[in-house]
Amino acid sequence: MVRSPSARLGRKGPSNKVPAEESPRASARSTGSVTLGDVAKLAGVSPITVSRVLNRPELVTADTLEAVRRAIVQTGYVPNLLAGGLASSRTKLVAAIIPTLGNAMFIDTIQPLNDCLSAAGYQLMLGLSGFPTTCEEDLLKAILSRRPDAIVLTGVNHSSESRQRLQAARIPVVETWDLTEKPIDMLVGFSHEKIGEAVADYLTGRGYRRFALVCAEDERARIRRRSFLAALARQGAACLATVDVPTPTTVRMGREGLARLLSDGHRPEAIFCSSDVLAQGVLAEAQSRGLTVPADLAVMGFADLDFAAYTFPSLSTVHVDRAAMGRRAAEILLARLAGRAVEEKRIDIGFAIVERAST
Amino acid sequence: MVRSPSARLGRKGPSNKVPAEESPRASARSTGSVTLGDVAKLAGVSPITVSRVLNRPELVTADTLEAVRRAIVQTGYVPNLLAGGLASSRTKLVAAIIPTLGNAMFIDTIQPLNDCLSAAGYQLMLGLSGFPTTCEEDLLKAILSRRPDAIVLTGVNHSSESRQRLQAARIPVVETWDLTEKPIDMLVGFSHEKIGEAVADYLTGRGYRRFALVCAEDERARIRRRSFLAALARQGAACLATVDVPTPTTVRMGREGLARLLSDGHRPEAIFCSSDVLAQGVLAEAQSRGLTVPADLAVMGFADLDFAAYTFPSLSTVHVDRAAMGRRAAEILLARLAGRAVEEKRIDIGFAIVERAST
DNA sequence: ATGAAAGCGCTAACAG
DNA sequence: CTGTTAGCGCTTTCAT
Repeated sequence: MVRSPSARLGRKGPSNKVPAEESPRASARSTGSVTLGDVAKLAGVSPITVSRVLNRPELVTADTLEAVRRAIVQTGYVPNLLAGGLASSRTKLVAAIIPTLGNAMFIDTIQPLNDCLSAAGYQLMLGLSGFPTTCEEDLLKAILSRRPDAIVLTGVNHSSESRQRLQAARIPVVETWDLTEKPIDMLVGFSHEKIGEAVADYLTGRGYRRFALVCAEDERARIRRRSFLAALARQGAACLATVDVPTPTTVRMGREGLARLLSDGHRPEAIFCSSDVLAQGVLAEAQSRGLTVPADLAVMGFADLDFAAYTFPSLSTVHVDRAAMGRRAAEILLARLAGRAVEEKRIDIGFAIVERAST
Repeated sequence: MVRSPSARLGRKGPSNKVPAEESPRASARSTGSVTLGDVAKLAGVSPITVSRVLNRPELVTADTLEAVRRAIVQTGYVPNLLAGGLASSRTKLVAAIIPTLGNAMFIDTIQPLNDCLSAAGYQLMLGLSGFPTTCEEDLLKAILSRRPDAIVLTGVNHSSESRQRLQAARIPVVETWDLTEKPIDMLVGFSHEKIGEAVADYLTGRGYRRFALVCAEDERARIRRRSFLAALARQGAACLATVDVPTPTTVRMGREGLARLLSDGHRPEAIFCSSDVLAQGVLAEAQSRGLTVPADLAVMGFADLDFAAYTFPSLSTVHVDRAAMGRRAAEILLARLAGRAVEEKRIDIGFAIVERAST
């Protein structure tokens, strides 16, 4: 191969846009797309130098850098991260598993997670566990087969098989949206148990005595309910009834929930809903029936979703800083991936009861 | 390598759970995880046979199948799709680009898309284009570097550079959420222009003459607005004012939008909002001011989001079957990927104006 | 600062 | 039906 300065620096040839069709086709299996080697040839350097330009430019002379970059643009080269990942065992991929996209709660965590990761050069790959077609087990297998550099999970209850797979993968793991004594690795969450208790204390403290629940069939919602009921019992207050609704929850389910409670003859003073979405439905139904909130009926939601605060101002709710959860998860993950020591790898982001009923 | 029947079929050895640490470490670069080769050794077959068991089991004897599967379980083998994809040029990955996760509209399309694809053995990789950190250009590069087998786009306006990259990738492309005369490849969408027109006709037909808009700074929302205004002009009706709001839109912005219109002294009879989220805010604000909808003020939304129908029953909206869009996109994509001929590769899913104001 | 050689883990293509 | 051979495109390691 000629290495005259002109070729090396790629200074001329207004028309050598694409590497000339190499004589007898290099390989019968080639995919047709531009490779490192093609760029290298055009720039008059070896493939490894092109690799360095892309990954460790500080190790390369300014001249070479320039020439290679020009060749990259000329050829329209797009690196093949499959090959790169295979060779280096680093994919720049982080996977996150959430139950569904249908619930704004999880998305509020995923957005900042994605933001932080992509700012650091990582790509987020989402897996949805709430589908009948793919059980969590298979989903994890599918994800691990792409060899992500790290993985973010929703919740802390995983099958022992899943835990084994995760351990075997030897990558950083962050569990979110809950707390546990025995995390797989890192953890950013809050206590659902304490929330149930706090809500019970809050409502009984305001004088309410007759309660009802509208609760999603969700693991964590169930924890909140259990501790809520336990605390109520301690206070001598009564839970008249519970309406269970499937996930993902909708506003409609909330409406129907209140309708059912009332038609069943219950007259609760306050209703604790397992999410703001359900609470929204309860409020809509209350309004359509001419009930005043919170005078006739107090409503407590969960999550503090943005839309809820601006639709019915009479909704009190449990605020959880979901965005912070995503950010902090990204932080500790990135620290670990960068080889930095992670000071605090078990984070409780807490919660707060937000009073809006007085508005 | 010994190939006694017992070894070959892997029938014994209760304790040979993990391939015995091979004498001098096979390679200094091994990543430590179980490979096809490890499974092959345990099962007493060649690596390619294990590959067949995984990908074309119909080509393998029942006995061999059995033995290999046992070995796979024993070793906890997880295939490396980086290697597989590199070797076969098929990654079983489909990428989709949407503006944001913050808008339920797009998610309603993505959910069924993901569902269909994963049922067919493909994994969906999401890219968010609405971020300041990654412009659409870079996002596309990042995505293509993972060599997806196909790609789904939101919208039909892409930079010429993007179009070139997509063309160069030589993979199936589906554009969604809009129509165009010159799609890159396949297309599933609906006409925003016709929607604006239809809404204008609908509202003027009901006798409204004084209008206002609350419109997101979104390309497609702008198209709807333009044709809406044009149609109004033809009818001799007046648009008093437009409130522009940034994306992603929130209920709050809708509230503030109506507040602004009123405080500016406008008294529209009907407001056309660029999404149900904004409409929700307008309705909430109207209610808090004691305005009756639609008697005092008619409100038209867009998208027909599920929560909107059950919160304020007085919202009329433009229904778009977003789920069908996702499903059909998956259909034509999968057909193409399976090598089947795609009969209808340009699909208009239409829309419908939903009257709910009378409830 | 740059290059040559070797191989990451898998599958295509061809034998047998 | 199963195995052998030869890469896929990149990065690591070690020379120079």
